[in-house]
Amino acid sequence: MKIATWNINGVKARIDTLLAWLEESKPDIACLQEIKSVDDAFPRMEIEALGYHVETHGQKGFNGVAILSKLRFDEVNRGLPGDDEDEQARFIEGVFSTPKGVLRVVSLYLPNGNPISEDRKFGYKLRWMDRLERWADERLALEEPLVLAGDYNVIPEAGDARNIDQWYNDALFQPESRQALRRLCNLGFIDAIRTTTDEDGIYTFWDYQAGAWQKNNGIRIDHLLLSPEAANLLSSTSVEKHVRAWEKPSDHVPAIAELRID
DNA sequence: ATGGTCGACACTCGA
Repeated sequence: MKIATWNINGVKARIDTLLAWLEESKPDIACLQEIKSVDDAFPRMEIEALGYHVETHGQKGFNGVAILSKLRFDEVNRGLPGDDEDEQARFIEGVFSTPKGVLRVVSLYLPNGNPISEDRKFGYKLRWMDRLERWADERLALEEPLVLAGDYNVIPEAGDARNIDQWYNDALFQPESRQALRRLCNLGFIDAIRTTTDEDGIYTFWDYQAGAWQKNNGIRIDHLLLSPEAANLLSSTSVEKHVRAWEKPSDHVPAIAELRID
């Protein structure tokens, strides 16, 4: 069971790239972020033609998440609980039946949080992370395989950036952001991609600006957090870095966890 | 030190 997460940075601008990637990588479940589309405008037909079920939680202009799955959805939940005023589309959960029992997969797009001087940005990020921690704690009590996949907009450690010096004043590497991610992990999740190795570093995002890709000036901010029951099924992880070199690339690349589920 | 690049959308914001 191949589970992928990819911030696609606009599904309408990226549909050809998305279809090419689905045909090449063949994930069983793909979590997308930043679809930047309302549900009605999501290009579902082309994706369904490749054998995927499609569930979206979109909004106009920005944000928006989706899950594509070769398995039928038993249940879909949209929106992160804990704040009825929050209108931003950043969270969707799918529930599936597998030969190993139930599987829960979340596609999440955690707030960027910049600039850190603005409460409506950085404060919102930290409050969102607090809500995520509370939600995850409840779900862990179910003791089921659960994958929290997405763009977390948090650099866990200094080694998760090529040039950490340029991130010290950024919301992605603030002590509060990193601590909130650690608190979430310490509930009992494992950061699947963390175990991946590459002599050039493991990054999932390279900015479009200043030749970041050409200089391999990347950061690791897309994560798959696995509950203990999911971690026990983990067989391999990878980051599909080559996708960043394609025509009209997203600034993120797919990150993958494979679970031993037939 | 500065500006550099994208996508969506509507003359600017979010990243």
